[in-house]
Amino acid sequence: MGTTFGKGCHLHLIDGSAFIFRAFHALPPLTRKSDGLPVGAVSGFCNMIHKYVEDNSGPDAPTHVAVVFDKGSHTFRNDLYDLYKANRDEMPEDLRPQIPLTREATRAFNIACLEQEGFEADDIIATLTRRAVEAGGRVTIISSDKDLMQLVGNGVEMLDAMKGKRIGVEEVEEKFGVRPDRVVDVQALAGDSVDNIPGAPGIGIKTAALLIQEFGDLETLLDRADEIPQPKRRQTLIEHRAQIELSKRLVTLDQAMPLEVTLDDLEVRRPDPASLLAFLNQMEFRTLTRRIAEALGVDAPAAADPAPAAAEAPARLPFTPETYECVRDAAALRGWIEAAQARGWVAVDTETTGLDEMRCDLVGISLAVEPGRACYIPLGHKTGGGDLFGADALAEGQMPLSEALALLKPLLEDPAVMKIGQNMKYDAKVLARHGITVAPIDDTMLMSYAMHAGLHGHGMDALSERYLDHSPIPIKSLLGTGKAQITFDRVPIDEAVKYAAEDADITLRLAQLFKPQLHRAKVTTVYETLERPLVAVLAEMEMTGIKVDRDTLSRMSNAFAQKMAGLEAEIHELAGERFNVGSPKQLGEILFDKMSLSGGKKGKTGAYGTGADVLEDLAAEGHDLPARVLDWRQIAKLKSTYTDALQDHIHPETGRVHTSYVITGAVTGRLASTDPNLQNIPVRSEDGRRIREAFVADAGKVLVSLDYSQIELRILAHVAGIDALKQAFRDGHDIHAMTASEMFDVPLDRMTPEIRRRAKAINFGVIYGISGFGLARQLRIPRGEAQGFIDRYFERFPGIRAYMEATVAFAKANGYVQTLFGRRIHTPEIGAKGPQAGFAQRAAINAPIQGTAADIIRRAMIRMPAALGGLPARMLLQVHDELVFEVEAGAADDLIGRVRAVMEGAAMPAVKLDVPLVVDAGQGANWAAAH
DNA sequence: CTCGTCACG
DNA sequence: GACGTACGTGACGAGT
Repeated sequence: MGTTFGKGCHLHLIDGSAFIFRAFHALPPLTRKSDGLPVGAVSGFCNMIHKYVEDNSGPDAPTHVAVVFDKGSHTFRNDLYDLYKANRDEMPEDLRPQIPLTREATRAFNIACLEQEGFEADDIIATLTRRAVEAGGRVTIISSDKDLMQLVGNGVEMLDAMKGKRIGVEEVEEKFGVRPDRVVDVQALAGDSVDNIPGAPGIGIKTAALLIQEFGDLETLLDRADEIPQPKRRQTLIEHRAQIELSKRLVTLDQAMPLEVTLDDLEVRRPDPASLLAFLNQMEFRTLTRRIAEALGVDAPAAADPAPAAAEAPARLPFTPETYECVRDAAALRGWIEAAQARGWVAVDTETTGLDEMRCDLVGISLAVEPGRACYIPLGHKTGGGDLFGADALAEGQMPLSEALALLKPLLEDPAVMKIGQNMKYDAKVLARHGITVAPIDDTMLMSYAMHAGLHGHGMDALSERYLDHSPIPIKSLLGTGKAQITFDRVPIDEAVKYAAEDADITLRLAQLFKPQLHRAKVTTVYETLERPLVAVLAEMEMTGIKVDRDTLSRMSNAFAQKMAGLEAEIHELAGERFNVGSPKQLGEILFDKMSLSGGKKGKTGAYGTGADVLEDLAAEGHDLPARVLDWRQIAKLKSTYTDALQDHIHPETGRVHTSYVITGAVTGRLASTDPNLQNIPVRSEDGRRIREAFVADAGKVLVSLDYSQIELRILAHVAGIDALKQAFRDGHDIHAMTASEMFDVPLDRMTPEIRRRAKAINFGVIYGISGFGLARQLRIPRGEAQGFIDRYFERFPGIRAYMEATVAFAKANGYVQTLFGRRIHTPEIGAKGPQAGFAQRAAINAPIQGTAADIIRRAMIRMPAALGGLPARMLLQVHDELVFEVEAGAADDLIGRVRAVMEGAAMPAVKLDVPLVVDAGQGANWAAAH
């Protein structure tokens, strides 16, 4: 370990995706015996990797190796050309669940496993190839893909593993008729029907090669196209110049993409027999397990139990806290790191002094490599006493923090070792502050969310009790509660070991239980594409934060305080006595007992209702006091929740506010924002909206806000199949006016705002699972009239009622509903009797619509880092259908173009909507101006 | 710690 | 025939 890549080194880059597809198509469908999981491609993949290892252990063995995969189907090329690879079929259903298993297989062989969202495997290969050549090494690319041939030469060659044929400069020239460095020119002209590269119509490889030979390169050819003798050819090149140039950009591989991994990380490592055989055994590959055991010179393990028993086995192993190890020096830590590296996975948990990742300090790290085998590394525990200033000394027997992190960094960043956590976003952020980028990751909280949304929460204690039948040590037993509560750095180390190591142990056991269940629950794709990749994206946004101007907030607070004092005096005057205006109880007594106003209704707790709707009715009757209270309440809300509280959230060092998004916060797939909640900053009232002026861009930058227009109604039109709505969206019509026109037989040119307002309320009501009562209250009309509107709506759009009924029936039959992307939301209350029944049905109707919208913006966010590559821009906030960015002023328009393309295309290619998605954009010095 | 209230999509 | 209802969140102050 530890040699630097350079002269004499030989890097092998394996085109992993090509291996998978070849294995999938060449082999008959094969399923795992115990549970029917399709594993044919995994089996073929393992065979090919094994054969590769056998064939390459001789004198010319590589010193460095990596298997490179495609990730996702959207890359920067789709932003250049939306039809790029558009004629590709969706991945076969049987292959999909095998994709993550091939990653695991690669790690089981102890080979680095690389992939990156937004880039193709070919770009990663190109980038590493260039780096290796620049460092003076040789490269062999194990692939026969012609798109990689542009890289050949200069110590780089390709190897067709199936045919055992080497592809050097000569072979490339034979195929393309030009030297490798001009291959992209030929490809740009000839195009490619497989990848849907347009090229120049009527020109194939032969003609293209002739032209490039004659003119030297593509740019010269295009500049001097008028010299081409053949009139047809000449005309084609001149006419299609832009298309040809685009084609060249599409076929040219990115040799300088951002890539965290370094060549040194790819050094060849011997596989750990135990973990490799464990993986093969878990896949139930009998022959291969035996063959590889022989090759490694060890005994094959006993054949695996049927999967369900195997999956439950780790849960049954008892917890033995006394066997957890306390790691106090580098030698011991190295042992744990090697154990993790040999297995290809490790569960990780960090202990800190608080819950705010941006402010707390790291106190220790725990690791688990097997059920029951875990350790805790104390790093920041303090001695009890404390000096006069409360600054305690570090407790004895701890490694220096910097030394431990220096040892752990390569493991935590090793692409071949899976880091397993419970809510990894937290640990990733803590470690990021120490310069460590944790990857790749698995997250038990997100696995549970993908499988169990709507059934129960996803906190570790709940999961442990429910799935491992084990109650973890409560944190309160260590920290105490209330005023006497201490921070984790004050916990004695021997107590901390039991608690912290147990957390890592539980996390590992949960992962081993959940991972194989994802497929059976049919949510592997949801977990892999909508949950897990979001962790890094959100961590980055949260750490970036948004700048908030304290002076603006402070001035507003003062103004609000004055206004409130004035209103309070008026209210006391009107009431004839002093009372706490902020107390609903006291207010209710004043209004309905003392003043005997009408409409006093007591709720289930026996208190009068004094909500805004009640006070508005009273105010409309001409009563001044409730009107003043409404004004007071609005200001009190703005002051306490926003202008006051937000100031406390400004980070002392960054001057910015760092919210925290909860990925599992809403059952539908929406995010939740906490500490502070930046998803409910006022916008509807004029006074409230001014609070957004305090959210500002840094000097020289602007804030850009982009939001989906009517995304939920568009999804409704699609899922319910309402032709009239779909057509209206395609034509860009005013959807509420069009609904009003259909319902009330009013031609569009005679539409009034009032009729449109009613139709708008109905459209929203439909999304929520409409009821006559709800609509009546919203529109303040009699219930019978509201019911009449709803009946008419369903007459005009019978598909909507059919959709609603079908959704409820599906929920009753299956116990869940799902989004267009396969996210499942469980509906355990759907069969309930009584008033809960209505709740559950409306929630079931709403969930697929709200959830599909949530999935779409998640997909957009996950693609954003790649789409933004190179731009001086950062994504700051998500507000359900809106994304907020901060960008150098000069690049705002470029940013809007790119982000809009990603957002509008975010459903593709997994789902092709019948309606267009439309994104509105704004920019300005602050959030109010950008919205 | 629960409730009522109100901010957002 | 009566129930009581629009869907999804988080934070605050009051009052237990």
